[in-house]
Amino acid sequence: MRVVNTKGKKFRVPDATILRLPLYLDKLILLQQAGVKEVSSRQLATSLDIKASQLRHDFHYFGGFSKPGRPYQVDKLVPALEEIIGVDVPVPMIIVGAGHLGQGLANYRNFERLGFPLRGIFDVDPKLVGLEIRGVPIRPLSEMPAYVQENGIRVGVLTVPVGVAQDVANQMVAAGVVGIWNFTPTDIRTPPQVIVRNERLAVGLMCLSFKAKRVGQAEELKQD
Amino acid sequence: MRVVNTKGKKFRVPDATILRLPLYLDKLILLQQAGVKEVSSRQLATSLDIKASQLRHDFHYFGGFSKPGRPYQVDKLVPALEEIIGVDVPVPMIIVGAGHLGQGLANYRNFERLGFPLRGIFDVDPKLVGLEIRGVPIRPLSEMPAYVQENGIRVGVLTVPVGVAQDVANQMVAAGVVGIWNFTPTDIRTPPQVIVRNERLAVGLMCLSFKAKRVGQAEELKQD
DNA sequence: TTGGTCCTGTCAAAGACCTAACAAGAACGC
DNA sequence: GCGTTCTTGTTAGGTCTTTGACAGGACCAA
Repeated sequence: MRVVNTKGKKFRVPDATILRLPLYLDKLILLQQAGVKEVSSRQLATSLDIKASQLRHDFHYFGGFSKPGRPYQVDKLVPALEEIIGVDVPVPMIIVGAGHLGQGLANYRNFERLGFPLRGIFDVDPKLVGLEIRGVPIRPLSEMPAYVQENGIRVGVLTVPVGVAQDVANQMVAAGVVGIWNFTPTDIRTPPQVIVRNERLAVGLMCLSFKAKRVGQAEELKQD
Repeated sequence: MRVVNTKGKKFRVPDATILRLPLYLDKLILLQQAGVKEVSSRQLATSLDIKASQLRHDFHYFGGFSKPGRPYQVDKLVPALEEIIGVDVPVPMIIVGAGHLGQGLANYRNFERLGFPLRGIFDVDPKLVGLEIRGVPIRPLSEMPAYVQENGIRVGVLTVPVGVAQDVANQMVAAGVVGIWNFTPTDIRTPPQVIVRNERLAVGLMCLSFKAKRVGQAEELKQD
């Protein structure tokens, strides 16, 4: 993933850095709401449990956000990061599949706060169609393609059963979605211009298990 | 994170490898259910969109699971990985915080299939207490510590409001939980022998946005 | 003005990770 | 038996990522 920074240079931004940008933004918004005006790389880094030099290095890909001697100004940094991440303008979002997980995500208010307003929920089940979640009605899946086109939906959350995941994803792509957040435990295929992010919840749980199994053991092994 | 492999050698297993182990297991269980008996590193790797050499390298940390010339036998590989990951015996789990996300996760059947049976749900809200999700009743939070101790609960899912996250986590740790799966958008502090895994949902969404914003642009920039 | 302290941007070295390559074993057909 | 074609385990080399170090700007107090 490449970008041009503010000084006209071209950089390849490492995936590892991209993964951290949202963490920076999230923390900075919290600081902003708390009324904090300035923050140094060390303060921000330690609060995120990373090294300050890494944070500065990450910012360096984009040309830096301050100058030597002056800490970062929160009110400048927040919009700059928002623009880089792509949430400077709201990114309208839909949820496809109104099962329990879909409903749970629909209720998660944090997305709205970070620039991803929920504009629609879709399902095939007639029992669910017509229900409302936080003011957003559940519509029949058949209406999804037209709705995406008419409302300029860019991101779709995929929480349907595994068996129909690829089929529904195809419909979303055809309708014009550019990003799919895939919660189904299967891979889906899309054209290269559509970004897919797989959120494998069970993976996180198993990593936890792997490490939890080894606490105590780890101490002995570290000694040599 | 260090382990001793089957040949008596000690290795430091990279985090990146640990992250992939659950992916391997997940895919292998699918193959097993489909009746597949043997699978080569190339087949398994391409289905996961990684290089075969990487997969063999990962397995190498644990001494390897076959011998030169013979592909992996699914029925041997699955239990071996389960043992390594720590899901060879079921890991009983509770969910603390029965809000929408907590309920959504409680309804997610996949966890049970992968060795994490849900044994309890807890909340402070009297309106929620007494409800059942898939046969598991929601209990008052005050009963949580005793329940954890009596039932040998090892892993707790934290889906409470941000403000009380640290406090509830402390209670879980005191009760004997060894792993916390943190869905709150805040860091929690625990003693070193308790593993915390933060699941920042909004981070995934923002990474998606970062990449989706740059499709098209990326093509031009790749050319030099 | 001067010295001290805090800060960032920048780069080089170190470290972690991934990949290609290859030796050697197994199965099959001839 | 022999060659062909599959396979894995193993390692060396290359690539990506993190870290430490430092030059130089900003601010403050004396």
